[in-house]
Amino acid sequence: MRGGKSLIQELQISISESVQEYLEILWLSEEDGHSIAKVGWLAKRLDIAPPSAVEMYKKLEERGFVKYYPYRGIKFLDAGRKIAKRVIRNHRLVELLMKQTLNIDVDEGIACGVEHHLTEEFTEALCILLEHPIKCPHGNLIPKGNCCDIFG
Amino acid sequence: MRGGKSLIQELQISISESVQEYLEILWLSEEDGHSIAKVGWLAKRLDIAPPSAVEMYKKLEERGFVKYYPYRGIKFLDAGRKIAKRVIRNHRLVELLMKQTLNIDVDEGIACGVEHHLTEEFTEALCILLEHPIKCPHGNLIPKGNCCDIFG
DNA sequence: TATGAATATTAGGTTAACCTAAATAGTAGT
DNA sequence: ACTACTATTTAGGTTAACCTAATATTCATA
Repeated sequence: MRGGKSLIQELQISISESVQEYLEILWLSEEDGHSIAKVGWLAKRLDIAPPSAVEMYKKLEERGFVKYYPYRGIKFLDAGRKIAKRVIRNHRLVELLMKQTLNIDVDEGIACGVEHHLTEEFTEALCILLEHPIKCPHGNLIPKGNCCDIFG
Repeated sequence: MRGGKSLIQELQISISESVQEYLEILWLSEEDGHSIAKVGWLAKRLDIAPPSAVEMYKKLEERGFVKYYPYRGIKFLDAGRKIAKRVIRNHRLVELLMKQTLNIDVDEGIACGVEHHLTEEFTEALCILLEHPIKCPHGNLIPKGNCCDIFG
């Protein structure tokens, strides 16, 4: 719609919020210590029926985001992890915006809704405002962005 | 999902982003000086085909958000205007967040994506942070919230 | 006031993202 | 290694939100 967007940003346009959420939950499964994500675990946290999860993760395999091992579980491929990482980063930075900048209780509904709509430019500016935070209000790690690199 | 949400906030859950957008554009038609909104005008700004607009505005009439005059156009009912007002307010406050707090170019895509996901608590905190602004970066009026009343 | 152009509506179809019920595969305990 | 239980997948269906093509209405102007 306007110039100046990165390639990945352009591509994100075709990655639905739904897809982003499925990948985000897969990230949480990894964080929870599972080397392979189980359909049941994912479906429960997505608050959907298992067959819906099966259907979507198969599509995500076709799109090269994950590897699907039938009856065994799902693992990230690099393309999928990259998307999830950005969504998780957005989510947790927005949580901190609420707590730190706006001084309100963290609202998960807002974080989940907003996380899909931020550009890298926005996220970087927010990250700088928040001084490159390490953790979200729940104590989870915030994946680093380009703007954090010199602090790495 | 958690306590403390207002009734209108609870109800908003069943108002899809799509519905919110149709009402938002109707608000813009009013702002543009049209006493009745034409399907063609609305469809163009929604970037959809006219029959899709007809279909949706009929549903919005069933839900009591608008009055539909076939072949003539659409007008707000109070319930619909109230929703549109909140969405517009969210949109324009988010624009100012970008310009004023984050010091980045205003990104319409972000404003359009985020505007549907904010609670009144969030919006009020943002409005206070921005010192109850009168206008968005484009010079359009920002509808006032409860937090602005003492300044009315 | 008739008529052609513009606008709006109806009819019928598509797709993404869900669902339930039934069938199949894996797993744990004896 | 069998059996009972749990987890996963297949099959088939639904709904919201779009679409195009065809039809109907309104509007502008001769």
